[in-house]
Amino acid sequence: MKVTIDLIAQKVGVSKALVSLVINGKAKKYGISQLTCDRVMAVVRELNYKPNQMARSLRTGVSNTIGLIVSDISNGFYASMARQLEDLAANSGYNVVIGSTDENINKELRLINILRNRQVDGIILSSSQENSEELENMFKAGFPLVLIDRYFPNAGIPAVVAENSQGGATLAQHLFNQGFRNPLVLNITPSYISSVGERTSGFQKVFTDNSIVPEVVQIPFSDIYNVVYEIFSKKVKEKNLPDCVFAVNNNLATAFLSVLSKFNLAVPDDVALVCFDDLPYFSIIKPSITVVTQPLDVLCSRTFSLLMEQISNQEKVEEHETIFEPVTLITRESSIKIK
Amino acid sequence: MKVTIDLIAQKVGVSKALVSLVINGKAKKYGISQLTCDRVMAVVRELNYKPNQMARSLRTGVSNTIGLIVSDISNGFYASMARQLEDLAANSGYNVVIGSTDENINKELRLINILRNRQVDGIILSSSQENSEELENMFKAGFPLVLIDRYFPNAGIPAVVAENSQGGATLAQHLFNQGFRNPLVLNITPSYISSVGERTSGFQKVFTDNSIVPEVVQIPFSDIYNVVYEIFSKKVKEKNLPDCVFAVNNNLATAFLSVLSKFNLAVPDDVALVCFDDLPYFSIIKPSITVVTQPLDVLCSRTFSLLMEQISNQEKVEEHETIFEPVTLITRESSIKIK
DNA sequence: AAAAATAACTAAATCGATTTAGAATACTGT
DNA sequence: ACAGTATTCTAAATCGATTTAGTTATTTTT
Repeated sequence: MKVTIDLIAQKVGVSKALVSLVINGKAKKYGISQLTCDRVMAVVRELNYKPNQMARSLRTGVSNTIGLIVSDISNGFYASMARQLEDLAANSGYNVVIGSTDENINKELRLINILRNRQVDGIILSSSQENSEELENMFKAGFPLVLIDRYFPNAGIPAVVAENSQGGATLAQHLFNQGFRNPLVLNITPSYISSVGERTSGFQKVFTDNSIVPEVVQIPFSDIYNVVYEIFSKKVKEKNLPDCVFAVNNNLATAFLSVLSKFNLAVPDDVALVCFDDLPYFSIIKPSITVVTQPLDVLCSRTFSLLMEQISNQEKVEEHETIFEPVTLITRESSIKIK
Repeated sequence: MKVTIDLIAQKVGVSKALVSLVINGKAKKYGISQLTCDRVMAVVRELNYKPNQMARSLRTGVSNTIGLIVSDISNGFYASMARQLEDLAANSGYNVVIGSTDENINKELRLINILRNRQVDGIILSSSQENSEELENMFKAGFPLVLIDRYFPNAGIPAVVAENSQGGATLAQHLFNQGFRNPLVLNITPSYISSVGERTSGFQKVFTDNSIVPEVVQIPFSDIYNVVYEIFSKKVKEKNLPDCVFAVNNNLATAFLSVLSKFNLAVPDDVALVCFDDLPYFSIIKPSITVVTQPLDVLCSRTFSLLMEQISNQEKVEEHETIFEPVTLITRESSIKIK
C-alpha cells in the first residue's frame, strides 16, 4: 500500500493542500497553526512518507536532477570528476545522471536529448562536438548548461577548463630547459577537442619559438595502445627515436610506458616522458612521471556553481566568459636529462 | 513554447489519446488507420516531440531509470562497473543514477531512499551494510534489487559476486608454492564486507592448512596510505618485515608500493606482493604485479539481467542463489621468489 | 430495412503532487 | 452588533502523459 499525500491528509483529517504546505515549509507563510503542523509531521514520520518526485517534478517542472555527460566515465579523470560533482550535487539536494559518449558526436546529442526528456534541470558537459551550434542554441534557449574540461572559444557558453595551453607550454619549456631537442607529441584524435588541441599547441609554440618543430602524431581515442605500438615499432626500426615524448593525457602515457617496456627502452634514458593529468602510480614507479595537473576540485566546484546560478536565475541568460584554472607542474624523474 | 501531447493532438486534429496510442505503438491494437498514424508521426517529427518522462512515469509508475550505488564511483573498479552497466542499461532504454556511499551504512540507506522516491525501477547495489535486514525487507516487498561485488550469505537477495574466497586461496597457494612463509594481509575495514572478508579468509585457510598463521592488519577505508605507512614504519624499525604481502584490493596495493618505495624496499626482493583486481599499470611497472582479476563484464551483464528479470516479472519474488563468477590468477614478477 | 458487427476514434479518469483564490471561523474596535 | 481584519484551512486547477470504457459512423448480416 502506497503512502501518498492523500493518505496522510486522510489520517490527519486535513486537506492534502495543507499537508503539502507543511511538508514544504510554507506553514508559517500560510498561517498554519503549530498544532496542525505537528500532527501532520507526526503522521508523516509514522508512515515514513516521502513525496513522489515524479509527481512533484511534473507539477513544478523541477527534477532536482542534473546530467553529467563525459566521453567515458570509466576513465579515472572523469570518474573523479563524477564523484566530486556527485557530492556537490548531493549537498544541494540534487542527483546526478551519468552518460558516456565515447567521443561520439551523435551519441552525445542523443544523450542530451534523453536527459532533457527526463527533465534534468541542467547539464554539465565535457563535449566531443566539433562545432558548438546545437549547444549554443540550447543554452540561448535558456537551458542550464556548463561545459567542463572542454570548451568552445567565443561560443558564449559558460565553461570551466584548465589552462591547457599554458600547461603544454610549461611542459615544453621544462623539457627544453632540460636539454631535450627532439620532442614527439602523442595527441588524441579527434583533435578539435579544445583541451588536447590547446595542450599540443601550447607545447608546440615553445619549441617552434626555439626553432624546433615537434613531430605530432594523432592517436585515435578508441585504439590507443595498438597505434602507439605501431608508431614506436616503426621508429625503433628506423632508429629514429625522439628524445622526449609529451602524452596529452594519462591514458596515452600509460600506453606509451607499456609500449616502451615492450621494446626494452628506458625512461628517461632512451626517451623522456611528460604528460597531462596525474595518476596515483605516476609518483610510485621508477622513474616517477613528470606531469601537469589540473585542480579538479576547483574545476568541479566552479562548474557546479555556474550551473546552480543558471538553474536558479531563470531569466538572465548572459554570455559567459570561459573560466581558466591554472595548472601545476610536478617535476619528477621521467623528464630529467641524464648527462 | 513547450511541445506537449496536447499540442500535437491539436495540430493533427485528433485526441491526445490517439496520439499517445500511436506513439506507443498501439495503433494496430486499437484499430487506428494508417493514414492517421502517418499524420500524427509527421507532426511529431516536425515539432520534434518527445514525451515528458515525468508525466509518463507518474502515470505508468515506471521511470526507465535504475540506480547504482557503490562505495566510491571514483574508484577505478566501480567506475568501470558503472560504465558497463550504463551501456547495458542504455541498450535497454534505461538511464543510470549513481550514488557513492563512502562505505557509510547510513549514507547508503539514505541514498536508497532518495533513489526510491525518485522512482527508480530497480537498484544495483554494492552494499556496505553490516546486516541485510533492511535490504531483505525491500527485496521481499518486491522492489527490484541485485547485489553486485558484495553479498549477504543466506539473505535470499539476488547477488553476483566473484569467487573471492577462491581468489584469496589461489594467491595464497601461489605464494606458498613460491616458498613464501611469512605473509601479511592488508585487509580493509570494515571487514564485514563479504568481498574482502572472503578474500582474506580464503587466503588464510591455505596458510593455516600449512601450519602458518598469517598476520592480518585492518586498514580503514578512508585513510589507507597513512595507516599502511605507520604499519611498515613500525615493522621496518623492528626489523620484522613479512616476506610477502596480500593486498585485498588494488588501492591497498598502490599504497603499499608507495610506502615501500619511501622505505627504499624492493618488490619482490624485500617483500613480495600480490593483490586483488588488476590495474593497467600493474603490467607496465617493474616489477609487474601479480593479481587475481574478476570478470567484470560477466559480473555486470549477469547483474543487469537479474535486475531486468525482476523489473519485468513483478509477480515472482523468489529467493535467489548468489551467483559466483570464477576469478583468474595472473602471475607476474612481484611474487616470484628470488633465490 | 432493422439489427449486429466492425472500424476508428474520443472523453474522462488517473497518477501524486503543488499552488492559489477564497471559504469559514474567530477576533477587533467602534 | 456589525463591518473589518486576522487566522486557519480547503477546493479545485494544474502539470503531461496513459488507459479504458464508450461513442459514432460505417459496413455486414439476415
